[in-house]
Amino acid sequence: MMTVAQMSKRTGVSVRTLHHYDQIGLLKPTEVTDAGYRLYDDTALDKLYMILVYRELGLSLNEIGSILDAPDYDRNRVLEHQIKLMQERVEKLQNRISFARGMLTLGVKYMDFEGFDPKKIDEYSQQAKTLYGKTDAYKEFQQKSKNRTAEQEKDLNAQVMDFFARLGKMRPCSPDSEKAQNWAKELQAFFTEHFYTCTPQILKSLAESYAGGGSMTENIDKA
Amino acid sequence: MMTVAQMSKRTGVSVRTLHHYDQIGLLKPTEVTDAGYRLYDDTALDKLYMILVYRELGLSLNEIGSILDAPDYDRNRVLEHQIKLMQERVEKLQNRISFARGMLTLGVKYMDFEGFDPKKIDEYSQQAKTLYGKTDAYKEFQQKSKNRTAEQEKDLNAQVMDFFARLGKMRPCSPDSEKAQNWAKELQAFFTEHFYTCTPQILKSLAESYAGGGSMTENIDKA
DNA sequence: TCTTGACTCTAACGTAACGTCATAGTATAT
DNA sequence: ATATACTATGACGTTACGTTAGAGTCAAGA
Repeated sequence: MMTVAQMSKRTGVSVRTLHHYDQIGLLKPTEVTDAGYRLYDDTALDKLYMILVYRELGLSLNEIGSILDAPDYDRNRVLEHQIKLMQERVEKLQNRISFARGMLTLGVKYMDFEGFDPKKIDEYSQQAKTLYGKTDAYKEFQQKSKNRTAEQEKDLNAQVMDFFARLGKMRPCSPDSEKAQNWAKELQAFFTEHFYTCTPQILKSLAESYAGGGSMTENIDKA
Repeated sequence: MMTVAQMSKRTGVSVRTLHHYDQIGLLKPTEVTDAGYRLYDDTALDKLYMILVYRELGLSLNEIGSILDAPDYDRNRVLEHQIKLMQERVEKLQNRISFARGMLTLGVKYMDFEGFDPKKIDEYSQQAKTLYGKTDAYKEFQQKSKNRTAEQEKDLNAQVMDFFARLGKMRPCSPDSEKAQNWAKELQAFFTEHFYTCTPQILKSLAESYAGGGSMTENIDKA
């Protein structure tokens, strides 16, 4: 027979958690002393391990209770369902990771809504909508993101860095120069291919973030 | 100027959420009528989109508030941090998925703690501990799980099915026959290679789950 | 103008799984 | 007997809203 502290040490769960599991009836102590102390035997310890296993799989305590209470419960079904859920979560997370990388790559200023002309806000809103799955553009973005591996991601990042490097070298050039115009077009094509539909606004923000709102901004914007 | 319902329709968030964001000061309405109605302009709509974007990335409303309040906040750092967090979550989830697949593959009976001899509970507990990351065996399991792709997973499953099929064909054989012994050894080696250290208990449970506690159980257990 | 329906407000409890005190009784070693 | 360590029971805090409940507001038709 073990006390709460001993159970806690063996399993790593807190004493409070044991109290909680007792309260909700998930894991009752084997015995309770006259003083009200909870005592657990090895069977209880074992059950606790089971609880932890299922908890680890993302099941709620309620669900765990159901499983453990009903021996005939279809555990395989539960597991398969849980696997599907976790796979969905993985996909969502991976999409978000790609998205966050996109934000990083595009430069954070692009997110700065204060920088936009009031007249363009609506257009920007359209774009923002794409960010959480309502328009075709986002689906497009998702599709492209999905097919990328970690290595491709690295490559992609390197390419973007390269673009910035080229922009840096172009500084002495005239904004309307052919080089600059080509650069802008190339960049746009690049983003269209790898992220999602590229609007002039993204380009503008991108430029702002790099040039710090310098004189190039307007010209690139025009481009 | 839009009412709460209009904002709700445009963005997909609930009216209650708008109330909430107002309460916690995350997104105050642009204006409030004499009757107390909340009115939002396009700037507010825009800000809401920003909130949703960050929320999508898994940031807490508190963090989002900090980011939006402080224009000089290091957004890149936040994003990078968030990406790391999400990547860790993905890894954890993938480990859990592998683990759940293992549970499925090994057969659920293996999880049935009631089926164990009280004397073996301690040993089983040791094994259970491995399930949530405290012993070397689990690390081993993790390592092996990591290096598997989805296709390899399929293959693995097929192989296990094959094992079961062979077991089915062996039924007429004597339990102590060479064939049966070989089968058991092979199976053990297989699991050791692909899952984690294979204890006789797992084998026993496995056998029980397949043979339904028939006469083969003991012999395979001995093996 | 009155009513009706659609819309809005605030207030407040509920959720999941505990963490974190606060207060008080209990067991053990000295 | 006392100090120290352990335990118990509340009960509020957390996150991001959902969900009633009761009541005031707005626009339109009779």
